[in-house]
Amino acid sequence: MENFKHLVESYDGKLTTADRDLISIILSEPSEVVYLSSSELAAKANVHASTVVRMARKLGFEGYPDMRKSVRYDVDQNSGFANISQQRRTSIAHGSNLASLVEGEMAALAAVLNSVSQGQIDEGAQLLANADVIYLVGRSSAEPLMVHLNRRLRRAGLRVETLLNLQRRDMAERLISLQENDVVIAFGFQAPISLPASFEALIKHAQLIGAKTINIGDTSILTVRPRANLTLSVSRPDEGAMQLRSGVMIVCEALAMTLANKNPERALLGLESLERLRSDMQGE
Amino acid sequence: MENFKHLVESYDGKLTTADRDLISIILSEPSEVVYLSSSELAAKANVHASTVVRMARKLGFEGYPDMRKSVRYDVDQNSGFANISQQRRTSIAHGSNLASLVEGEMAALAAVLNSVSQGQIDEGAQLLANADVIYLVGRSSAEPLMVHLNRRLRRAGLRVETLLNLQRRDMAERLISLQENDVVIAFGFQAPISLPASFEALIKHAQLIGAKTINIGDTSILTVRPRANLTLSVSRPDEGAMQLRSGVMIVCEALAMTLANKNPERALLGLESLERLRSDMQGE
DNA sequence: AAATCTTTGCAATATATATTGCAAAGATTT
DNA sequence: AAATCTTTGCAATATATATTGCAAAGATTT
Repeated sequence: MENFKHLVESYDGKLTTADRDLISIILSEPSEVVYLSSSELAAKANVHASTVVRMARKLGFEGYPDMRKSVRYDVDQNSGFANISQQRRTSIAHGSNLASLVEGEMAALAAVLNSVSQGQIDEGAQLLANADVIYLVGRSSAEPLMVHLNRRLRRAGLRVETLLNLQRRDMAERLISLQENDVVIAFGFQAPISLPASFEALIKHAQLIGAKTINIGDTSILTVRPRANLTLSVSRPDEGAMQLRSGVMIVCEALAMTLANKNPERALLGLESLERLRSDMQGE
Repeated sequence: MENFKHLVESYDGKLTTADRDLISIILSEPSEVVYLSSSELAAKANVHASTVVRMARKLGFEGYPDMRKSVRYDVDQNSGFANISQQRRTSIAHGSNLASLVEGEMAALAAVLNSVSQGQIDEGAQLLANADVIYLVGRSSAEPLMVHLNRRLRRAGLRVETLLNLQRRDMAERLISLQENDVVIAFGFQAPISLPASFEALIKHAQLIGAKTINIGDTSILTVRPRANLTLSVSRPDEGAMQLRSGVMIVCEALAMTLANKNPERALLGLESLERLRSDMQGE
């Protein structure tokens, strides 16, 4: 099984960028590739057909059709969804962590749609679109989320400040600069430690200034008072020991995507200045 | 669905014996037929290739390849996986970002089990269990993953160093301290910028020292040479513009969980000293 | 900077596949 | 049985696909 992938892994000659691109396409959508001719595959990878043939030979195949045959074999092996769910069941029976994690996260993702509506996402995106500076506030368990959202928002051309794990005193110091047109996004989770220090004081302060607030997290944030302008609470089906926040992550992503669609010029600007900066710094 | 069968049923012209033989083969083993040329199919039915072409035209297709395309479509529809992505496509058409994101990530998670085995996870956990210091290396798109894994490993009582976004020179500086019993985990993704600077040099260096290396990422890391001791490559069904790394995240989590199970004393120690530290610092 | 090696696209060629006219064999009608 | 129609294979042709030599561009070494 998985002949082709195996073959690539164990191949120890040189592979060019074009080869890698091709391999990546073959591995990521093999079930498309099985129907493609050499030149069609080449087009998909923005590469010349001859490169396709040469790669096939490099990997030890007789030619392109031979390689495609091998991919077909792999795909036929893996297809038939009986196979998949059978695989899943057996690996769960085996006590496999990976399979049960996957299962759990899939359930969690499915549950997201019951917790958060597209309407709420739109609302959040609108708040962010109007924002001057966006503050992300949270404790360390929210750090991966904050890192990701920070990145996405900056790419959309927005100014973002991250306030991670701050004590009351330091947080106050960082928030003096908060202004009317800013937005505060505060992340809150129940276990093991709940909300960022002075979560409620934070929201009160923001409201006083006239800044908007968004709370994102699990069900524990539903009880925060005063209420934020928008509360995006994701409930988990198992609420267990899981540390992954896939559900919340996906909510953040949806916010960022909706925002980008809303404001394509600004996003483009952000990307352009990123590119310019990048090349400028390369030049040095 | 079942376009071809339908078409045949509703066809009211004359069909010869040869036609019927052909149709019977197509309907009884369509998943074979999708790969056959006209003459191969002809041979299977003990018929001449020209008959195949004529039948295709009779049924209203432009020619043999056109008919085969239709059969392919039917087969792809029925193959289970397609069902999921079709569902996804419709919800994208609906314009709901959140719902389509959720569908996409669920498909990505399901695909993880085809990319990575629990055996590989166990192997990785064993490497980590024996490690003295663990180095996490990656570029900024991997930062959320690194942040998360860092946290989890520290909680399991391990020493972790994070090398984010470093240039060759700085990375070299940080890696002088690399020793024989250490492990380097390097994250690599294709787009938009591929691998961390000097990815390959890094692995070479580690091997020289005798340290172990683990590569985690998408299919682009399969082609890295020299090979790491363990390569955990997660392929995505769509490989699209998605920035979320749920699949890879879950692999990291599985590593951490398996490790914690393997080494419960150490993990406990880690948690205890965390608690002690925490209360000590509260006291101040 | 010059020399060498590597990679890649182009264009020519080779091979495979699909299509069609024609004629022969078989079926059907008169 | 003769005439006509239908079906099919063969062989010629058209089209699509795969492969390869060659040269240019780029990367690497000297």
